[in-house]
Amino acid sequence: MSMGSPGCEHTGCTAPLHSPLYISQTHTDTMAWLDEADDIKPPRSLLGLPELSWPGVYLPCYDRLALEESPWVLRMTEAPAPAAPPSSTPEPNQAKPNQPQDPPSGTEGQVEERCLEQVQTMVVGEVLKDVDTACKLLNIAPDPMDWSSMHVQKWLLWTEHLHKLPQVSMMFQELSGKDLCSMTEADFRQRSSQFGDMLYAHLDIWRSAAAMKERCPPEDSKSADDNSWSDVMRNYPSQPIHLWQFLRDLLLKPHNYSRCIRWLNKEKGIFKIEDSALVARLWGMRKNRPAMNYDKLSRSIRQYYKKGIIRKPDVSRRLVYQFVNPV
DNA sequence: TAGCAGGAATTAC
DNA sequence: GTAATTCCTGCTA
Repeated sequence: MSMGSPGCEHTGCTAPLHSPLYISQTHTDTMAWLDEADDIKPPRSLLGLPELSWPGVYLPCYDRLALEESPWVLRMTEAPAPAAPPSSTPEPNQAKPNQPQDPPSGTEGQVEERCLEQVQTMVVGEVLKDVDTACKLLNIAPDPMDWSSMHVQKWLLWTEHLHKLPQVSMMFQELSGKDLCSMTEADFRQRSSQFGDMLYAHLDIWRSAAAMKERCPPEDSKSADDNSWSDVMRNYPSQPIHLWQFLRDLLLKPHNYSRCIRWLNKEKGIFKIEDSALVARLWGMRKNRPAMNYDKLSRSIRQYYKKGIIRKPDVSRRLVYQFVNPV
């Protein structure tokens, strides 16, 4: 990753590559994500774009955040550049939709701008939701300034896991959230020359999200996948959490956690643990049980058999369980 | 070998 | 008291 990159040559935006929110033209992985993300994806037709050529919208979901060598970057927290220069003789009601080679008319430009704004809003919402989920799962405050050194370690371990980083948390021991926030990017790079900038960027995301939450609290943070059975999850981070709730929370965030746990049949509540070690480690992090493993976690799941919360499906398969009362 | 099932004791809240 | 953890034996794919 080249941290000294000037930013977007197309838009002239000079935002650094690690800006919390940015658009990438080439992020094919995100394209796949967008194809899957039916719950937040605006219709491509609404954006006036052909199928599969939506300008790459980078959503910083925590297992998708990857920094690129030379992405087309646009800082989303800043006003996007106009899609096209305004027409010298604007005729908003006389658009010619059958001439695709023409530059967009004023109306089309406004529509595109509105669409971009919608995408921005959507992206920011996703960031807030992802941060919120991580807070729940880690039992930490959303604002890094409030973190103790243990919270910092949790966050670092979490980030290591989600981005498959080597152990970087060792480099940041004994640091509180305030310490972390007072560090410059250079300080981060000094502690981890290879991943310091990436961690700094992640911290920046969290700080931005905390600031955004402070500015516009939180009635719109109700996500589309919220529902009655997740109400009990809303009182984080101070509330204890049951294992079944934790699993369900992971399942309700397939964009982030599908590589470790996913629904096989959501209607029937059947799910599969794809990465037992990772799920166990996440659970251990959440409960401050560093010795947690899948053997112990699965024993806890089996305790649910008697309680009628989780059971094995009728056709029993390894690592597959079923909520007795699905959504 | 990893996962599954369940007993029993212990721990944390 | 409850939920979860820890440790265990034995079984299965």
